[in-house]
Formats: sequence, structure tokens, C-alpha cells
Amino acid sequence: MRLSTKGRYAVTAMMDIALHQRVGPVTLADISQCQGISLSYLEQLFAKLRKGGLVEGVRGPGGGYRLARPANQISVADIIQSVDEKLDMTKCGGRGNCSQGEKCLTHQLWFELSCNLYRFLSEIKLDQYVNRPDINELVKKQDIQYGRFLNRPQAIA
Amino acid sequence: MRLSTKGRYAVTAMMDIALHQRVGPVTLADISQCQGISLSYLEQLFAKLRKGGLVEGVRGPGGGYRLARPANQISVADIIQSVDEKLDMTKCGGRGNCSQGEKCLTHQLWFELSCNLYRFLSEIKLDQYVNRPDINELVKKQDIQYGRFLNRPQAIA
DNA sequence: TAAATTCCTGACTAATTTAGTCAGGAATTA
DNA sequence: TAATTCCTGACTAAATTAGTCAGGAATTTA
Repeated sequence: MRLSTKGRYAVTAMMDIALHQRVGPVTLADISQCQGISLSYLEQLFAKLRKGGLVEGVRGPGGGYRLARPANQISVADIIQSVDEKLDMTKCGGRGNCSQGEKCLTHQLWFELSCNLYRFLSEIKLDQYVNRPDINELVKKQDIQYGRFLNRPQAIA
Repeated sequence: MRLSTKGRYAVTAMMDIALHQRVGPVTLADISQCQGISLSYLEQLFAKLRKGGLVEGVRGPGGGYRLARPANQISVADIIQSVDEKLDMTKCGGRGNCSQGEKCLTHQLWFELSCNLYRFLSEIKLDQYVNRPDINELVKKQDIQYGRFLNRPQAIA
């Protein structure tokens, strides 16, 4: 069982945006450099996040992406599902027709696993991590290392 | 996030064996036909399950595979890990060097998810499902449909 | 209005993983 | 000795993931 980088990248990028909310929109170029994710690939992911209603794009200089709703209303489950990762572990998509129209031997097991997983991830909202001191330490370090937001008046205020 | 058929097949096959424990060893040919899994592919999986110490092979006519230890001591986590599926969702394998030698922004998140997942799956033992009436119903149906164990004296006793 | 910046889109390619095939050998039982 | 079944390794096909590339659209700033 694995999490593809697709889901991992999406959550990381969203976290980056959430952590810089007060600074204003965050560019994909910044996220790309800072988190080590290909820019073109990020663009693909953000097309989905936008369709999923999680972010808003702001074009032009000074633009970037920002959260479409407050960080405490965006869960990790929302993000992962937006980029097409399923949280459903059943073979049949929960329909119960996995073995010749009937439930297979392990249907119940995967179903319960999926519920557990979904419950866990949908209870974690972005703001929980944004408010953690250890995470904020990390971000500050990164920002300095890459000289982010030096050209943004808002960032200083 | 997804569970590959590798893990799903392995757990299904193990469940099949556990459910027929009293009948004796179960052949891969039977599992293949009954659960709709390619025989050659099953053989690959069982090579790993054997190396993982979860099953024992019995060669020759009347042979097959049986559990290497009691069903209440084999967890779903054991099975999945035996066939090389990881339950670790971190990028770094838990080492914490995901972002230039340091923990990445989302390290903690994936780490906690992995713990949750592992805890859940390692608490589910095969015997829990073996003792469920609904599952036993299913198996009985399957056995009749495919005429399994008609040639086994033990099965009748 | 022109130039710079940034989002935005779609088509394409490369790499990896998953799933499955095939051929043949080894042990065991009857 | 013949049948059955495990057991192994090498190979192939399909799917998914990850990433590239080229170019256009909107917006801001000078």
C-alpha cells in the first residue's frame, strides 16, 4: 500500500500555501524550488486542486495561488481526493460486486480499512499543522534559505 | 493512495486457506480458480509468504499450502508486509531526511498516518474473519459451486 | 500600451510498478 | 513410475506515475 508522490506533493504544496497565507498568494515557482517539485508537474496538480475548489489562482505579477477557504476547513482527505487519489481500498469501489456479483471474501475488511483511513485524514485540517511551532521553524528556515518574499511589501508588514 | 492487487490477492488467498484449515492443505490451483487469481502469479506471492514464515508448502498429491502458525497469530499487516507492500507513507522510510537531510513539511503527517494504519491492520487477525457467520456462508457457497474437496476423505470427517 | 509575470492547458515522453506468462525442475504420494 | 503439487527464475505486457514541452491567457506595473 502506498501513497504516490502525487498526493504527497499536493499536500505539501497546500501546506506551503497555508503557512504563507498572511504573505499573500504563493507562486508555483517558489513551491517548486523550495519543495523540490517539478514546476510543470505542480501546474497539473493545481489544475485539479482548483477544479476541486481548494485553491484560487491569481494571475499577473505578484500573483500565485491562495486557499479558496479557511485552512481549518481544508482536510488532508480533501486534498488527496482532489488530485484523483482514491481512499477506497475495496476492489469494487464499495459496490460489493467484487466476486461474481457478490462480495468477495475480503470485502468487509477493505471496507472497514477505508472508513478508518478516511476518518483519520478528514479530521486533519491544514490549520492544525500551520499552528505547530516545529513546522513553523522549518518554514522559516526554508524561506531564509531561498530568500522568499523579499520583494513583497506585504511580507514585511 | 491505493492497495495493489498484490496485497489484496495475498490476503484473500490467506483467508481462503484459513477458512479451510480443518480440511487440510489447500492447493494454489483451487485458490486460483475459486478466487479468480492467475496461478503463476499466486505462486510468486506464495514464495514470499513462505519466506515470510506465514505458510508452509506440502508437495505431492494431496499437498497444498497451510498456515505456518495459528490463525489468531497472523495479522493482515503481516501478510501485506510479506508480499513487499509497505505500510509506510513517509517519503523517507521514516528516516526523517526527506528534504535536504531534514524532515519535510509533511513528514510528521505521513508518519502519524502510517502508525494509525499499522495499528489498525496489525490488530486484525485471520481468525476474526474466519469466525464470522457471513464469511462462512460465502465460503460454503464458493466450495459447492466449484466442487472443492470432494476427493478428500478428511474433508468429510 | 508594452513588458513582465504568472496562471493555465493539452499533448507528449520516460520511468517505474504491477500484473501476468512461460518453461521447466524438485519433492512427494500412490 | 506416473501423477500431483510446490517452487524458481526469466521474460513480457499493461497500467500508472512522474515529468517535459510548447504555447496561450490574464493581470500588473512601468
